Amino acid sequence: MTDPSKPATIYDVAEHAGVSISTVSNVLNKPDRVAAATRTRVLQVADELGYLPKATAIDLARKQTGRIGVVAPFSTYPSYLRRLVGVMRATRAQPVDISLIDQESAATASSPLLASMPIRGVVDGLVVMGAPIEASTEERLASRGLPVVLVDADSDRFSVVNIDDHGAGRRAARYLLDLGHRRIGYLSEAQASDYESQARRRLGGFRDELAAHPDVVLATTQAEGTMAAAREAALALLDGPDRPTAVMAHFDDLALGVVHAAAELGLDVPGDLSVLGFDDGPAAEAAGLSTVRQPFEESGSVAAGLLLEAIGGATQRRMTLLDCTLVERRTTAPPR
Amino acid sequence: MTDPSKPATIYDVAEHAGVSISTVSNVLNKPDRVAAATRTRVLQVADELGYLPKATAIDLARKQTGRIGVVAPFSTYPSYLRRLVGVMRATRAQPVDISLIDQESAATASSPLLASMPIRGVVDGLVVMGAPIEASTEERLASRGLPVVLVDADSDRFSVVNIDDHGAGRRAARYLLDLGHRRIGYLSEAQASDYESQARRRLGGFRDELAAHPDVVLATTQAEGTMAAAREAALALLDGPDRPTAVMAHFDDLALGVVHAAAELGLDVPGDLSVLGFDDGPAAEAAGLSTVRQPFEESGSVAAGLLLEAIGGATQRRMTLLDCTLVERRTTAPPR
DNA sequence: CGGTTTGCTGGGATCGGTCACGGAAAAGCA
DNA sequence: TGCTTTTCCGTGACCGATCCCAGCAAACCG
Repeated sequence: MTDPSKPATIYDVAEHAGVSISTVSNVLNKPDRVAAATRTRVLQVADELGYLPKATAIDLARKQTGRIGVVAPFSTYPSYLRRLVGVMRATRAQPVDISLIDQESAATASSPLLASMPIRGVVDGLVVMGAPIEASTEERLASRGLPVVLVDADSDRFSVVNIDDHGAGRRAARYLLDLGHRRIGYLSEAQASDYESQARRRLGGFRDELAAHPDVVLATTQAEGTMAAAREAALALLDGPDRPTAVMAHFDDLALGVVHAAAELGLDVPGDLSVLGFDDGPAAEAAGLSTVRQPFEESGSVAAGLLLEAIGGATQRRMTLLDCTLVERRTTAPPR
Repeated sequence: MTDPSKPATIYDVAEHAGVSISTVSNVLNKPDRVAAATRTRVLQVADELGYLPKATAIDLARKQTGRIGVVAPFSTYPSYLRRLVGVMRATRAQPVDISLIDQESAATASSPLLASMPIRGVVDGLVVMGAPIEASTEERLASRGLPVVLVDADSDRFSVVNIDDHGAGRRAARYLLDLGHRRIGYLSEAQASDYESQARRRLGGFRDELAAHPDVVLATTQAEGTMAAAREAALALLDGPDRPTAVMAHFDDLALGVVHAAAELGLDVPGDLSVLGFDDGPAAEAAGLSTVRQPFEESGSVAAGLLLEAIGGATQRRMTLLDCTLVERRTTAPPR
């Protein structure tokens, strides 16, 4: 009835139910303001007509969008997709849409962010991941009063969620020490400008823990961020009289490169060489790599939670640090 | 000037520029309808005021949302995240937002889909991935005239984008045959109800290709969808006098289980046993697994492209079949 | 039984734009 | 100069809700 295949509006419902549109609106939003009889009648008419409130109209009237934006270099770094899953989980219960904004690279953060925001206006808040956000951008965002939560980045005006890289570094070092290793290598990523501070903190923690053991020898080296480059670098690192008995790499793929290098040199892993990765991505599990697990999903859900609170009016800025856990697989063991 | 920290509206711009709001609107939307002088003046005022058209208002007035929804079991099957990346790529150039709708499982498709749509109304179109969409849902969607593109699913009213599983099965079989294998195993996933037809097609293609070689022996078996279960199943499959010299698994993780089983049995891979996976996920690369690569990202971008066309008015339904390619790594070789 | 309280409902302004139309000014032409 | 065309711009009707506020009737009170 009365279905010219046009979606029903609140007016249609009101008319069919013999009430005014505000009553229909109330039924939907403040049910207790409406008499039970009217309510059921309206409700019934509503679903007879297949009425669905138009989100666009609601948003306009309420001056909000019911949408949060998630900005990250998704297509460049797949790990952000895992964080995104966390965001989805955290918002599942709420009537909140997630709007994606892909960034080519964290390095080019400012311009896409500024450029794309204007295009399709408005969100209620933003989760910005992996972007060393530019001061001017920060300024703009803040001046609009837009709630923003940063993940994997620092800021002194927005809430941030970070991995405890320093602590993770310490933990990894402690683990290797506890196994009995005393000659230890560390392979970091060269030119990871986007994540410089992150890498520095991780290595810093690693160093700090080792510092307690003056007898320990640490050899550090760098490689481009590919497995092949890591292999090369590891080949050099492992070639020599006092080669390390354990190597930690800045992330899983690099560690896998080390594993390959070891195989090439005829070293048994973990017998002759322990290898420890970082991230616990899918590759780590497949390869049986011992590694440090970053709570990717959790960082997403925590950030989303903070953002939701901020949108809800919370003004208290918060800095969250998330712990990493060690995952022991088949590439680490006491030195022989 | 005139900045009570409230975002500027079109009215503010109009007033400051001494024109009417429709002129401002025209400047933005149909610049050639406005005299050059006026245009520049308006434009200048606009950015002095930091004016940004509100997306919500535009959407309401235009009766569209500028948003497409992507429905998939993201948090259950990470491969959908890769497809999502494809969607992002395809829509990057357009002023289109992506709205995420996570589904717990493809199996429970209908209810979340119906349930969540009402909550936050409206999108211009939907990409539904991995959901054997229910007839009634299909009906509802279609009756609203909402453009829908299905990925990894069948339908006789919406456009679909599928992987050519049959062809991929053939190709895999041909590859193993060409290597010289004659006793071949196939490990499929048990109870993959969501993807039954997909799995069937893949195995079907595999069989069809082998059929041309009457001398070939095919042994099929099943396992739950975990690496451990695959290991068990493979143990049984490989235990016996006439064990296969090559095994293909329905996806990478299963194949990895086979690799483990082989190691356990003291079989050399690929010397004694070739193992072929499917998907080419991150695990495959890490483990050096030969596999069949599914064009995940491409399926996403193709689907997004079709959807955009449909939203643009194209009514022609289209069925796309995407090819897989073989990735040769270190787990396949001629039989010894 | 008049006056107050309480509970429900409706009126109407508002959100910030889009767009079809129409009218006035400017330009073209005889 | 008078009339027709163009070119530009403004008027005003939506789009589909939310939500404040006022009106009104029934219930309550003494």
